[in-house]
Formats: sequence, structure tokens, C-alpha cells
Amino acid sequence: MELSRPRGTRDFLFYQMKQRKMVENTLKRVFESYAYQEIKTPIFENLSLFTQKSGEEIVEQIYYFKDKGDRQLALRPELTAPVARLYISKLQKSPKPLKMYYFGSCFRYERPQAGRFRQFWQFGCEIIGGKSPETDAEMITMAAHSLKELELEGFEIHLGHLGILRGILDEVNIVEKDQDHIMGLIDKGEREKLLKFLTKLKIDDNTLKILLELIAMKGNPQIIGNLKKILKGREKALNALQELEELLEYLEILQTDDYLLNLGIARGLDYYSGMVFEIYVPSLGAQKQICGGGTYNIIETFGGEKIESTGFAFGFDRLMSALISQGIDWKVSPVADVFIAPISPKTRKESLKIAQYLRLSGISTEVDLGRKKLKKILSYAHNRGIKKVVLVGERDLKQGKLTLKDMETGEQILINKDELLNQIDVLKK
RNA sequence: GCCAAUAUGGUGUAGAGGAAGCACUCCAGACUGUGACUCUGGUGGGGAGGGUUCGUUUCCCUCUAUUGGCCCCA
Repeated sequence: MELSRPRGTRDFLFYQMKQRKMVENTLKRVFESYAYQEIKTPIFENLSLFTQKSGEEIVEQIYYFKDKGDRQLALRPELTAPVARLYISKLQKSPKPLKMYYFGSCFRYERPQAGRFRQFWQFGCEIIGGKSPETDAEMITMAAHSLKELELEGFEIHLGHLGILRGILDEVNIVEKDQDHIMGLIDKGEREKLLKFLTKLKIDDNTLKILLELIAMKGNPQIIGNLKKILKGREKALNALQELEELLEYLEILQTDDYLLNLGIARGLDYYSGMVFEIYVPSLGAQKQICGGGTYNIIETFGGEKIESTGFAFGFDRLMSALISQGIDWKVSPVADVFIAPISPKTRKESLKIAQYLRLSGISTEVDLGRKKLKKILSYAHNRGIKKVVLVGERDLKQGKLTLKDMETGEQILINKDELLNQIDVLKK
């Protein structure tokens, strides 16, 4: 029998899990400080949930199967659709704006490579029904805040607005389907193909020039003035620009200033409509994007009322590799605060009693379970990185005493048995 | 789907067509109530299948996996 993992999956060992838990907990803490509430959706859904939104061709990348009742099911490839599903079926009439966050694994049948696995984790959020520049600003701020809290260095926030591009295209009567195609080409940076396609659509030269100019625009907020000139007379685009300008004002109020305007951001998905942003860690190379999000109209796609939502998700695994390669101090604590060591077989029962007593008092405690000799017990405790050991010996017990040993200094003190709890502080240090 | 490199004890690695070595780990022991350092001993190894050869872990092919890149990325 071959014991191996499926391709593109990983096992996480103790130390890695501690690191991941730490990041998870930090993100939860930050998100909750913005009043988001956690939700969890199933690992598998009906296949149609995902094909409905993105068409049949997406099936290529989905792990799907038939269950015993002949239902077509799929391991979720992303979390936006499940969240939308949950919203439509249970939360449509809840007070708006509705703020939620999620953390879970997704599955895609793809060729594994750096920063890409077949099972990967996303940590993301969604705010439904609160379309305003404030909403967008708060969300971007929360993403930046999270990364600062994690002490991640060298990340870049790129901020754009699809309303500007779409506004221009609307005014020269480009249908939505063609717009989506154009967005796709922009997102991939396919300049040649884009040019060809735009020419085919018979877009006038002036508009064409402006489009190309826009998608190459990158820089600090000062470029807004420039944009206004370029977009003169194009109402829809100017409205979107106005929205973006307001968003920037709110970002300033929320003290988020380390971003870059980038109108070339289009996101791959069709349903994005307004603000979009992506966060990169350039040192990660090919898979440098650790976060992406924006404002979109997905609820409608699934047959709910028309309502705007804004959301983003961290690629949790990429975030982890960025933090690890940066060499964060993980401050990992030992498995237990105290080890209880019976000096001889006769004190085993007493040792377990003491261990349980400490656990019930909230101290993480390990006790010898291997019936080892004292030497081995101490060696084991040392290898586990445990700093305090309680030696339970017959001679001491007769006088109602225990020996408390500090594994770092080697110092030992004799204490009264009933004094043990009073030593909690000492034990925890 | 495509390209390349890699595959040796639990981990990290060396070597050579002819008895597979090192470091760490693990287990046992070195005056049986004391760990780290030290010493002694032990367990344990060439991804899978096929070919070449008197003989292959070593050369060749296929598969699988890993790593990196391309394609793709809801």
C-alpha cells in the first residue's frame, strides 16, 4: 500500500500549525475590531453554484463528483459564491450593511507550483449593501491594518476603479459582454490583443488613445488632476472618478496612505463594477498577489435583489510564505508550562493527581506517561522545551513536600505540597 | 496541458557499475533521586515498474511525486 498525499496537498506539523494559528488569530482579531462576524460554509456545494456564475468551462478546474444519491457536488473552488448563496437563502432581510468574514480551504485542480496548491486557504470578508466611498475606504484600511498587525513588510496596495473604464466604454456603446472581454485583456496585460479587439469594435481614435493612457496610469493621488483633464466631457467616467476621489479622502481620514493608484487593475472576474484593489508582495515572485478584492454585483447574478457588495480575500498560504521568508519572530510557546516527573514508580499515581489538579487550575501540564526512568523523563521534558518540572519523590512526599525544578537554571527548591498553586506565577514564567 | 531539474534511513546530506557513509533524531546503556555536554551500543535507507549487465542505488525508458517556470487562475 502506498502512503502518500494527493498531489498539491500539504501536511502541517506542530510548528507550522502554531504559525498559521497565530496569523489566523491576528486576522480574526483585526476583522472583529471592525465589527465583522465569522461565518462558515460547507467544504462542498452543488456543482451548479459554481458553473452558474462562471460558465461550464470552469469545471475543468473544479474537483467534482457524484454522491450516492446521484447529486453533482463540487469541492468549493472559492468562497464568494458560497457566501452569496448563504446571503440569499438566509440573510436577505438582515440589517444593512451586513459584515461577515470567513476562513476556509478551497480546492482547484491546477498544476501545483510556488504559492499554488490544490488545497489552499482563503481568509476573506464581505460587506453587503453598504455601497459608499466610506465602505470601500474602511475595507482597504482593514486589509492594510491586518498586514501591519502581522508586521508584514514590503507590501504594495494597488487601487483602481472599474467604473472609469466601464464608463468610457458605456458612452461609446460597447455592450457588457465586450466590456468584460476588454477587462479580461487589461487584467492580463495583453496590450496587443486589446488593441486588436478595440479596433475591431470600431472605437474612435480619441477614445482609444484615452483608454490606453488610462490603463498605463499608475502613481500617487496627484494623478487625479491629470485624469480629470483627460476625461473631460465623459460624464459617466467622471462620476466614477469623483467616487474614487471621495474614497481617497476617506482613506486619508482613516490614515491609510501607503497605496498606489493603478487604473490598469481590472480583476479577472466579470462581476466587478466599482473600486478594485490588489496587494502584492513583490519578493514572492510569480505568485506575488496576496490579496484581491473590490466592489461587485454578485448577488444579482444568483437571482437575489440587486445589491452591491464589497469584499476581499487574503491568499492565506501566500501570506504565510511572505511572513516566513521575511523571518518573523513567531514567539512560539512550549507545549506545556509544567512537567510532572515521578521519581520512582511508587509516585506515579500521585503525579497524575497533581497534573490533573494543575490542569483544572488552568495550567498546561504534561506528566510522564511512558513509565520512564527519571533520567529519561528529564531528558524528554528538556527536549520538549518545558521550563519547569515538578519532581514527585517518595522522600519529599513523606514530609508533604515537592521539588520544583527550573530547567533553564537548574535550580531546585523544596515546596510544601499545598503551596504548589501559589507557585503558579513562578511556574508560568 | 507544456518545459526543465530532482528523487538515498525519521530529517538533512555524501559517494561510486562490484560489500551504501556522515550529521542530527530516535531507542538502550555508562555508581538505580536529576536533563543539556560527553562516551558506548542499537534500530533504520537508494519513489514505482521495465530494460542493459555476470552484477546496478549508480546507465537507459516509462510512470509517480517534488521543486521552479509557461498556460491558466472563478
